[in-house]
Amino acid sequence: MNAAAGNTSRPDLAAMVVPLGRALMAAEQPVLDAHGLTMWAYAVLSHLDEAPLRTQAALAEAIHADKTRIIPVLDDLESRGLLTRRPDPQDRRVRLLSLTPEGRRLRDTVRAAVQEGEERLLGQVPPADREAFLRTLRTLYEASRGRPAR
Amino acid sequence: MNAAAGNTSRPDLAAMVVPLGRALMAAEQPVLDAHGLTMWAYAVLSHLDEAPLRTQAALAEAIHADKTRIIPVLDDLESRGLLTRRPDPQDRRVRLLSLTPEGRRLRDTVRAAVQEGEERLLGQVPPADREAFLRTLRTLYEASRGRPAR
DNA sequence: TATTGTTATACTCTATAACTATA
DNA sequence: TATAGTTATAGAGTATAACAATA
Repeated sequence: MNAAAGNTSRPDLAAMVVPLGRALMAAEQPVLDAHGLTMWAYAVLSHLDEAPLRTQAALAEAIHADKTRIIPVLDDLESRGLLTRRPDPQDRRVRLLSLTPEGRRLRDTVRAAVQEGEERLLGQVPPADREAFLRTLRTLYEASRGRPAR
Repeated sequence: MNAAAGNTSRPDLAAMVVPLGRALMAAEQPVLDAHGLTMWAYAVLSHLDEAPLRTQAALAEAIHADKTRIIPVLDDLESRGLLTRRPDPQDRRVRLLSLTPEGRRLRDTVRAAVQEGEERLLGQVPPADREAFLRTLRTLYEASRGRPAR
C-alpha cells in the first residue's frame, strides 16, 4: 500500500516536520534578535504586509495566536513606529492596522536575511527535488490550514 | 539568484513548516489519546524501538527533550509494562531501557494509524512530487539534526 | 570528585475570565 | 445585549537547581 514497496518503515511525517520546524525557527532567531523582533512580531509584520487586516482578532487567527497574546506585540510595534493602530471611523470598537513605511522596510530586510539562510539550507537539495519540495510543502500547508487538522 | 526567476516572494520556509508540523501533531493527537499516550510517550516508544539506548540522557537528547522531562513518561510506560528500566550491572548508575513485546506491539499499532492519516494527506500530492518531497524532507531533517541549527 | 538519575522549585508561555468601550 | 479590544489571573509546560546513589 506504499509508493515504494518494502519501504514500510519511513519515519512519521510529523517526526521530521516538527523538528525541522524547530531548527528553522532556531536558525532565524539570531536574525530576529538582531532587529529586536520576537517571532510573533515578525509573524505580525509578515501577515500585515501581504494582506491588510481590519481587526486584531482576524490577525490573531491568521497567525494562529490568541487575541490576547498579540496585544503586547502590537503595543511594541506601534511604539516603535512600525505599524499604526487607529480606530475605524465606521465602528470605533475596531482598530485598523497598517504597516508604516519603516515597518515594511524592516519586514523586507528581515525576510531577505531569513530566506538567505533558508537558501543555504536548500542548497544541499538538487534543483528538481527542490522545486517539487517547495510546491508540495505549499500544498500541504494550504491543506492543513483549510481543515484545522482534525 | 532564485531557481524560478520572478518568484522572489515565496513564504518563509519556517512559516509553512512550523504550522504544518502543528497540524500534523494535532491530527495524530486523537490516535494517541485512543491509546493513552502523550506525544512524548510516543516519541519514547518510537526511538527505543529503532535504536535501543543505554542511558536516559541519550534518549532525552535523541527526542529533543530535557532529561527531567521524560522521567514521568518513563515511569508511566514502565508501570504499564510497555518498557523495562533496569540498572546496568556494569555501571549501576545507568538504567538500561528496552521495549517489552507489548510496548513494541503498541508502538506498531499506533504508528500504523498515524501513518495512515498521513497517507490520506499525502494522497493529494502527485506521486512524483510526493517522492521528491519525502526524500527532500528527510535530507533537510537530517541536516537540521547534524548541526543543531545555529 | 564526577556522573546518572531523581525530586523540588521557579519561570515562561499560554489561555481563561473579568472588564471597558462602543454598538 | 452583543462585540472588539484590553487587563488580570490562573494554569500548563518547561527548564534550573538542589539532591541521592554510584563510580
